[in-house]
Amino acid sequence: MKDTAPSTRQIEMLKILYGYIKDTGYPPTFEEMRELLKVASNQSVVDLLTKLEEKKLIKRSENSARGINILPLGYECVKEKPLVPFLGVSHAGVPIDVSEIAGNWESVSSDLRLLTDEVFMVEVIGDSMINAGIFDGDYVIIKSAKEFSSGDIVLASVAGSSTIKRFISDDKPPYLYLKPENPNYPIILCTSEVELKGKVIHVINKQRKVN
Amino acid sequence: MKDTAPSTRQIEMLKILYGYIKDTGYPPTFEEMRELLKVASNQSVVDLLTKLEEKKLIKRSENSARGINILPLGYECVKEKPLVPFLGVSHAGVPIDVSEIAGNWESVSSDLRLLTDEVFMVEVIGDSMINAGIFDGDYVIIKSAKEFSSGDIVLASVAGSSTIKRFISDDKPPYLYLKPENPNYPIILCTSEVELKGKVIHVINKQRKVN
DNA sequence: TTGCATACTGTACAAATAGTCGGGTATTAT
DNA sequence: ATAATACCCGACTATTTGTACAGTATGCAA
Repeated sequence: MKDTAPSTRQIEMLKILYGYIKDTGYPPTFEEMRELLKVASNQSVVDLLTKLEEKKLIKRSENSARGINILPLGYECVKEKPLVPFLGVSHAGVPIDVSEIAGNWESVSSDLRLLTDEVFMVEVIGDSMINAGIFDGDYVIIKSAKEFSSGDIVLASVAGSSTIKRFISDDKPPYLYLKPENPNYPIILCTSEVELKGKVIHVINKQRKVN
Repeated sequence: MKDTAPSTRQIEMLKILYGYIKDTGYPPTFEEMRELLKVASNQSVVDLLTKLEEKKLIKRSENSARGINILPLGYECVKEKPLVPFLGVSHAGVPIDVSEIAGNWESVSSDLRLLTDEVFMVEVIGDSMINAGIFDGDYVIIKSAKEFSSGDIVLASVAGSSTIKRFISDDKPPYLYLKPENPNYPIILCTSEVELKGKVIHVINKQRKVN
């Protein structure tokens, strides 16, 4: 069997290789690998390297000191986890509960990606903001906030479901409300059921063809 | 004289070193250097390496096969021009010129509109950060910042062109530098020509097929 | 001249390093 | 049981590789 998944020991070896190269700038010798693996025999190293090479994780140059290269497939095996979690991955200390938003969002958005604990991205569904240049299928980047100014485009939780609207604070009735940027939609009064989650700081327009 | 400027031959040697490492992933042996230098004797290689080490351009590990490292000062001598920056992020102080970016993005796919001056997105070109999971063609979201921690992945302006690298602040030489996450690229010292613009807070990996 | 640094040739040798040979144990699947 | 596989041991050889010593030649500057 040549192309089966690498064993834990083989992954261990790969990580040793990767770490050594990262630290020193060049690959280790057999002796060094032997010590890092904590084994007594050279042959153990040879065995492991042979397996790794059979599985296309590394490439060796014969009779060449430190003649080892980690192949792209090998890098895949040791790659550290993503820098920032994606959809559905909880993030320590995050003020926004991902699962909650994802759940509440399902009628509006099909995709939510957490960026950091204060910036995230959602896909917009619907045409209530077309006059603000936000279209169905666009991605908007939200920065969570606690204070909002009149005119901000916000992500609001309205009676359990979330929506994108323009926030208006006026000194005459109806005072505080959410205003769609599409005349076909009604305004939403800011009651106790309305909670502002964050501001839209970016819009990424999907490529669209105009028919 | 130890710290005089390196001779043309020494620079030549440095380039040979740099090129070999870039190609193979590890430094050359004496024999290989001897051939690349087109000289007949091992001692010629020794002489050159000794000079380079005296001038702090490289560092050698005694009695170690291929035990050569190019030091930051050495990289300065062989550095090539722009190291895989991106698409049109000129990025003066304030917000990026939106129209300029939008223009460059047209050919890529989406339209980006900048809404604030603190968070923006660019497309990554190049493979200098593959070990951090940032690949050619990916989108990264940057949050502008003024303070940075060691280990942050940053957008830096280097001699006029922008690039994504990991920022390292160390208490031993080379102290402050930018580190690619790809052994084939050299580190970049934080000189007056390097300006840190912001932190990468998210990576959007393009869907890629592995053939 | 003299000294000095650079760059090179040539030979020899010791150390580092890769690789081999002939075993072994434990596990898993057939 | 038998085979296959992963993993290991210890001693050994062959090759690669680094280093040392002894020179030659050139340009440059005091």
